[in-house]
Amino acid sequence: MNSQHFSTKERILGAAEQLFARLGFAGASLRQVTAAANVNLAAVNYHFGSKENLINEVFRRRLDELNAHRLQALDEALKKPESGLEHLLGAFIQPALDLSQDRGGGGAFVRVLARAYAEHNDALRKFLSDNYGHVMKRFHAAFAQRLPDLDKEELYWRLDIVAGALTYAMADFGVIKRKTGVTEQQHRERAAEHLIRFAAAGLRAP
Amino acid sequence: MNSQHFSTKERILGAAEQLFARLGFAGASLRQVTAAANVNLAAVNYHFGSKENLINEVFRRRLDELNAHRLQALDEALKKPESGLEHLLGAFIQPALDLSQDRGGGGAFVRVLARAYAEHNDALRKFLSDNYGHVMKRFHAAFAQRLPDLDKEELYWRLDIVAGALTYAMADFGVIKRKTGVTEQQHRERAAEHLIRFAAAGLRAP
DNA sequence: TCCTAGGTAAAACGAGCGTTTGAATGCTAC
DNA sequence: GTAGCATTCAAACGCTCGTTTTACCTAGGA
Repeated sequence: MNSQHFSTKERILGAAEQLFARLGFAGASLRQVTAAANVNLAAVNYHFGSKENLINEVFRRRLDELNAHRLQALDEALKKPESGLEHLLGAFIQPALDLSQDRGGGGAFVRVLARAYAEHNDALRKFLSDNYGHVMKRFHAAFAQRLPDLDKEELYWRLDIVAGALTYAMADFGVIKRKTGVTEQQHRERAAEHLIRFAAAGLRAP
Repeated sequence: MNSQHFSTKERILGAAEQLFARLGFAGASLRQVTAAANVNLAAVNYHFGSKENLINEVFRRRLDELNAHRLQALDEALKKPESGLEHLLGAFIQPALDLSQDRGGGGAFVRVLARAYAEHNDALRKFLSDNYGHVMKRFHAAFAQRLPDLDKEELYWRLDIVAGALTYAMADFGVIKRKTGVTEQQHRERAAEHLIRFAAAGLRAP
């Protein structure tokens, strides 16, 4: 069992991620979370202070690593001067794809992310903006450089559409049923290709 | 006040829509809803039977009309044989745009729709599929006819991406701050143009 | 060995939840 | 007028919520 190998904090974070993905932040109770994590109810408030803080930490645990990978992939893409939109989109999507495939419930996290997108929760938005806004700024600048003919407002619009499409599509990976004989991993990689092709064409639209 | 002109049922539906958009289905309580609607708490269970049923009725009230308009617009688009992807996309988007602009809180409803999209609530999905699945089927067929070179799987993927992008973008209309001197209506119409252009390019991607 | 600090445990707190009840209303038809 | 029905109302139901309290356990340093 998880109980043996992971600390109480880690088990709470893992269980919270799963339940937030399935039931939402308001819909999942701390009693459900602590029962799934096999820890005492009071452990959440002891280790995290409050439910809202737990929610933030669920994001921080994944996003620190995810956004580091994204920036790293962006840097590599920018080194090669011949790299096009597809490479920038890949630098954004591929780390999320890797995360969603890894052991330990990364797949649940992308669904949590989609929920956060749909929620217009101000506290959560501020937390995300404060901690990860700089990543979006860097991608925005990179796209602006590759799409010099697009005026700022148009680029803003299109990137917003792209972000929404990506977030939704990532969260829905499990829903579009894959053909038999296609592994989960092949399915996800194919999804990423489709996403990138679609988004690149949309960004290049006249 | 609303209290004068609308029935108890209508006031409950309106208040529920607003609060579901802001707080989510689990996050908004019947006490908040009935207080905002200026009706007695028990009125919800009297008129709707349960909270879950109220949620369904919030959808039905808007979607009956919205999807009727969409099918009507689709029929008109299909009459003109020279109509392209943009017209089909317009038939899908414009009615939603009109709804989001109307008096009486249609703007809140598109955000409720985005929440429903992010929720993978099985009961809600079944309700939507049962009641409005035929609309999506008709649009799917229309797109398939205009994109004969795309194989079925690829079209499936792309329409899924389009639906996600549209849903999120519609819900986010209020978030992208508009330039000064641009009316709310102009802002939304411009948004629809951007969406259609982006989606059409994405669908046509090689 | 005792002490201490960090962690866990069970139990309870008050508040709010969805739902139900039963009496009080208002309205329509006779 | 009054009977009958639909609606509204205040109150309460049992339950679950996030949080707090208090006691207990168990290393590790003095």
